[in-house]
Amino acid sequence: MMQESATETISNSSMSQNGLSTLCSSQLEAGSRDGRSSAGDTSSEVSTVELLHLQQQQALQAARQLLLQQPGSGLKSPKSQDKQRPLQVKQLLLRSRKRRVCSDTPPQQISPCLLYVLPPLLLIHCLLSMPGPAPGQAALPGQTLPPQGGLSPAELQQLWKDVTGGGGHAMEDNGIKHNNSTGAGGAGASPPITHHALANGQSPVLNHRRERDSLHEENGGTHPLYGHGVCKWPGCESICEDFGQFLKHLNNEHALDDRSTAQCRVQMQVVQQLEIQLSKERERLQAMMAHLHMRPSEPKSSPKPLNLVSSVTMSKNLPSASPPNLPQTPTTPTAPITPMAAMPQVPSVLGGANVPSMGAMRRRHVDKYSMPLSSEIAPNYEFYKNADVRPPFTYATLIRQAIMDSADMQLTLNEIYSWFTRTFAYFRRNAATWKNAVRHNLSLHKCFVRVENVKGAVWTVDEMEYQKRRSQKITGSPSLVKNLPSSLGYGTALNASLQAALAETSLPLLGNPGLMNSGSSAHDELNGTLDHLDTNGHSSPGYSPPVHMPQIHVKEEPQNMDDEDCPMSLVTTANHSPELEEERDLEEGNLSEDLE
DNA sequence: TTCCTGATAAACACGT
DNA sequence: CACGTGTTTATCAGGA
Repeated sequence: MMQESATETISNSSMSQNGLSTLCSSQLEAGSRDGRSSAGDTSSEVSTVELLHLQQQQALQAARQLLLQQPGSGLKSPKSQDKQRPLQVKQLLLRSRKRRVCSDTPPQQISPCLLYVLPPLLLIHCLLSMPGPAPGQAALPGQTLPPQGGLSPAELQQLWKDVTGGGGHAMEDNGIKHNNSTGAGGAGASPPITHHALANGQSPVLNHRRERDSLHEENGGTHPLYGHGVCKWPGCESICEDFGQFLKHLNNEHALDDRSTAQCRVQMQVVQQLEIQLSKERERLQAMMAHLHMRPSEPKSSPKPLNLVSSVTMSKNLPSASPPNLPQTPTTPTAPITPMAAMPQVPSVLGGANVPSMGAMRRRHVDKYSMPLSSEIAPNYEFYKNADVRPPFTYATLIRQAIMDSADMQLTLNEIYSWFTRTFAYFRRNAATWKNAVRHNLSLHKCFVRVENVKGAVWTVDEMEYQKRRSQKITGSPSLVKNLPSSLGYGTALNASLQAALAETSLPLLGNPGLMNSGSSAHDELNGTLDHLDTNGHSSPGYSPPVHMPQIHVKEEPQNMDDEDCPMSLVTTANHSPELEEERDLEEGNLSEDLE
């Protein structure tokens, strides 16, 4: 369900505006005022509120009656395309995990009145738009009506959001009022994400409904909660051989009761958070893009390659090294940060059972987004530490992080193991598997250099190599990389790469609150995605250490070592232009080949 | 469809 | 011999 909702939200994001929004907006405002002056409302306001409240009550009652009359309409969530589900869901899930949904936005100043005022409208709207099980019957859109009548399911949430235009507020209100789970608070800026219902708009609603109905009939039974012969009600998964059976099951097992209501609430929260997250990320992306595009023309207010510097600076997860000028700003400046607490919820809500098995899938995403580690881990440290959830990072990234986290930027294999188990609950099992993977990665990637130490061998990170690798990955198109060198002024180059990175990484990391909050590990984060940029061009004042500057005896890849002789300090980093990287690459390649 | 990348599994070598 | 470490190869899956 959640996925579906999210999917729809996205797909319909383009269409939102509708008359209701205006109406609700005004109401919302009224409500807000009311809320602020809770006790001392003007009589007029009060009366309005009361009236609305009354209307709501009536609407709710009517809706409930309808619902009860039609058991089969237990949870009619908007139709959704199951097909798209997997992919989008994965992405959404991943993102939701990544950036904790910003719940920083306070539960809002929306007055409680609004909660009562809007729901009715939504309900009515929903009723109209819902493709009820039976054309003539009014099915409740999103879900069963909560006993209290105030709670609305994800669907309603969406509608609410859309209608109010401030999505988050309404959502939160609901959550607060009925749920307590204020997990996602970032409602603040909810973009034009709209819900299917909204998309329908007023008149379209009816049409839509008809379409749905007809479609429904044609398909002989389709339901958002039914697919592949299985009931998709969260946590259910009962097998229903046919649609009829499913309907029966739905009516029997997921009727309007406390349990279903509670489940709806949970789902609602999930959807809410995902939507909020999506909204924020979208806004952030726009802001970033706008910012980056302008940068070239902008006076060199901050000549430094934005994030680069900061990221570099932060490296070494020095707690004190809070990003001075995290230019990433564009990425996260205003973005509210979601409380960690919310994070764990997502996985659990989504179904912890799935989490562990998400390995392969997540893997992809992780890579894709190049999630920066530190920033990601830091904020969710406890989560990863205790939850048996596979971290969304590649082994290489994790290994690097482990090494970077060490005092002297070097760890023995065993220490790396320890870091893994210490940091991630997930790695406390299947040791054989992941340890093998760790060793495999250490050997496979050039970025990991084995250094002979007094007491044995330790592994260090060849940051340049790592960045190179990353840049290649992020940049995606070699062309971009090639172009970079041409323009040594990293200004543009960086912009280009940044944009590419952004495009590819889809800013998950950028938006990562970790950067903002946890100055400590943010470094990696940056390193993660933008890191390559950091090292690449740019000055990274403060960049500590080059990870790999073995003062020790390097057994492997001496050539690299030589190159790296100079720590990745400013000099190194400065020189470490893409161009150099390329050269280095070539050299390395040749050398390697030669050696081999 | 092809290519790339990452995860996983497994075999093997070497040192303790 | 057992175990840990390190290297290498093969296979699979997901994404571009």
